[in-house]
Amino acid sequence: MLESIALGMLLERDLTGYDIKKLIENGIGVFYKASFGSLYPALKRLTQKGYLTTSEKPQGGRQKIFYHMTEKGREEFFDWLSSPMDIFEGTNTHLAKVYFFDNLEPEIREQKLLEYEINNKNYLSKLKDLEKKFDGMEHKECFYYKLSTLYYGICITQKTIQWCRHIRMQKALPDLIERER
Amino acid sequence: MLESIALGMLLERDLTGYDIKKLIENGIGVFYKASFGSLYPALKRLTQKGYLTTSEKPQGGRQKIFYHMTEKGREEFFDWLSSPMDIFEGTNTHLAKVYFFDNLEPEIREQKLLEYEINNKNYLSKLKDLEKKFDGMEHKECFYYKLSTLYYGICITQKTIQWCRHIRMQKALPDLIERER
DNA sequence: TCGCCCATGTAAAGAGTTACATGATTAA
DNA sequence: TTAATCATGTAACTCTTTACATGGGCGA
Repeated sequence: MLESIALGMLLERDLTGYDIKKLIENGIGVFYKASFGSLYPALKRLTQKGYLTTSEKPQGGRQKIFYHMTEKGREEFFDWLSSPMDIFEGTNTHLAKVYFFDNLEPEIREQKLLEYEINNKNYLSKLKDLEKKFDGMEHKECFYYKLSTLYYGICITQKTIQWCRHIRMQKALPDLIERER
Repeated sequence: MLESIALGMLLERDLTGYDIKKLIENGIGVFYKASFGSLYPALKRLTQKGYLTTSEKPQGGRQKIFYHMTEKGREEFFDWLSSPMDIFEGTNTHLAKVYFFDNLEPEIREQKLLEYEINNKNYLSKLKDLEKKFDGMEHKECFYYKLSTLYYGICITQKTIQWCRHIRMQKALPDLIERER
């Protein structure tokens, strides 16, 4: 996973490991986190497999290692990108907790849910700030899909907040979902 | 994570590893998957830590190992259940792909998104079947929270399908989200 | 008797986290 | 000068997946 993402970040230009980390945080960071402890070994593996080449460019007394994608790496990346999108991926820790909430005392339950709702609201704020940042930019058609993931995050967070509110008030569950007609 | 879930499943009665696997599939399975390869070692760890005790009850020529939660295990479980619910958990593989879709040829992109939408629709059908199964049951108030996770799954999957359709048609992204007024 | 579900496990490999360890540059 | 950020990495650990290995019970 991280290997594919790292390759993707290197599509357009050569980057250092640190750059890649920043790009992940600022871009895909909405739904994916990477640590240095996983990133640097991943870059090493990719280099060993021949997907990347490195060039050390000392700037001042500081070592900087730029990674460059090979043709083989490019193929690998597009293979991943074109591979099937089945569902089922993310395990949701919080839902797992809620699943057992019937066994929890009402006050704590109430408090946990409110906490979760607030965390989601804060997160939504961050996402909306991001949205605003991109809103004024030109050539948005060049990164429609990149942006679409941000909007996905916003949608889902909004729904999650609605859901929290709904079950905090113990409203009827079937009212939560949309019935077609 | 899996350890906590296994403990949760053992709250009410003693179960075998196999039982726990089934319970996870049928309950929390909406958003969490566990394999035997992770479950059995997890149960072993929990036993070593003193959270579980085991009792072998051979039934016929078949060995069956029932797990029973100790008081210590119960405490551990409720500690987990009461621990903070921050956000950020699930890495979403598919979103990671979509993030790079600007670099993909339109036809493949189109196809992948449609594929994803269809997978989500199939998944939604499964969830709605589950919903129907629970719909007729009595004492629904005893598992309101358990059920709420199913409804969460339905909500989110519906939103995801909407999002797929929206971006497949390349509609304006800001129209996706709800603006308060 | 054949296939499916029940039932328990191990081994190898993969992926990631956290903490540690080091040091340079830059802006307040 | 000091704190933040830039920059790279390792080590130990945890968790999980996939594949393998074994065998009983049961219904058609």
